[in-house]
Amino acid sequence: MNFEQVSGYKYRIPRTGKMRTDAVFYASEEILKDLAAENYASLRQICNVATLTGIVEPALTMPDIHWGYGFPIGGVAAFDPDEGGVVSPGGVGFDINCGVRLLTAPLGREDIARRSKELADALYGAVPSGVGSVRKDVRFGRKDLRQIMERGPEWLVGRGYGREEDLEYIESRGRLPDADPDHVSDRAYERGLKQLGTLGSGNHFLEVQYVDEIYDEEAAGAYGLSEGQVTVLIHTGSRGLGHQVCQEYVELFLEAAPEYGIELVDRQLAAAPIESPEGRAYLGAMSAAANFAFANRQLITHFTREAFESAGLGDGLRVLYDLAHNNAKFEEHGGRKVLVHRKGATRAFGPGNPEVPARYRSAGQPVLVPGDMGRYSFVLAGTEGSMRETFGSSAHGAGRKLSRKKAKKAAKGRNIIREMERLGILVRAASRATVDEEMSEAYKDAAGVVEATHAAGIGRKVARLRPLIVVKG
DNA sequence: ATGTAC
Repeated sequence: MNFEQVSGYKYRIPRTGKMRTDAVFYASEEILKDLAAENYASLRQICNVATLTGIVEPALTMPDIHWGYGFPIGGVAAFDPDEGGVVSPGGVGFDINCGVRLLTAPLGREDIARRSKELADALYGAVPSGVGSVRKDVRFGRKDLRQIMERGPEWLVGRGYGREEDLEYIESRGRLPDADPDHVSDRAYERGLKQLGTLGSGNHFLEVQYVDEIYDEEAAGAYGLSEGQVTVLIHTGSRGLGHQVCQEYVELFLEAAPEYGIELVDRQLAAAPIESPEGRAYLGAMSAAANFAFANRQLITHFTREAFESAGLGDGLRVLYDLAHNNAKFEEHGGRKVLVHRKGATRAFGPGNPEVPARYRSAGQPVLVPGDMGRYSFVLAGTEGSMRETFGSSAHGAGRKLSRKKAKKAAKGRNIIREMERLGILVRAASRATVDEEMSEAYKDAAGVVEATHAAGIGRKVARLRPLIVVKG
């Protein structure tokens, strides 16, 4: 792998072979070692992405880069629709609009301590979790689902599931304008109907946390965060609906790509021109699934508020921000409209951007970086650097260190839930196996990703959050 | 991530 160091944490892979642009990646010394240890498999993936038609210089990866389906996780790639630019389901990921929503409570850590078991049980009861989990207390019909896919959380708020002010603090108000439910299959509809308001499995979670350190008082003040304060972090996506959409369009695009003269150096990069019937259909379905995911986090927020109330903790939960980390969106960068794919990468718009809520505008957009369930998560802010260098993007999480299989082996004979409890963290989970796979030591330290992001100037550290209660699939 | 193999 041929690359050169541009600055402390920034590297460039010069264009070679079929690449149409250079690739740029961000890494610390430690991340560089991890990349070498996997024989640069994920860097080769970003070089593959750079071969796709209509890509706008450069193809990028964030500091939490790791191997993914076609595109690497942590990948950012922009395409120009006027230059034959493509859209690729592998550049968005199977869990369309997987993302995180952070809530803040007008409570201190000590307020939770007295009722933590009660709250943990209430939350676990309020938010169905695990593979195939469904909601039985609210029923949505096909017409409702259609509205949800078109309008996102706004529709739910209109039905009493949340507050008008919630919407202002969701990326793009939780409504991607290109959504077209007509391009979502019956099968995807079926899978989505019962899954709105559920968590799912794997790395998805709902955590009650507290703010344990503030790095940037001004930004934290703007976001409404103070030391010791209670927060709730919700990490989930579009469940079976988004998965079904992705699967169907990967298959369609494998057929379509050669018809449009798109050469695929890897089948998992299946793509179609943005301006083609297939490309537009995927954008319609993907945006619909994205709106469903925003709505999913909205409904979970509603039931989280109910759980807090039932545990005698009031109804003061406010949405700090809701941020996608698997999607493709039209944005203006460098004076032209491009389709930015972010796969395991977040939008990170800098100070002054009109897309950032007025209350946060001088600080920059909140960037939420979930860590593992035993350590911590981070709040960052978007910067001028991210706007200049990464199409307004930043890192999205810690990244696995051990495979699921290796994690299970490491957890054998141990009781991870009890170990967590000894650390003062209550765990409620649908499956012991998932908790084993998700234990702290299966993940890289999120602090490493955050340090590299901060040092590279594509995000600014604002606060650190520590878990108190974890609800898992 | 995923009705973890329609």
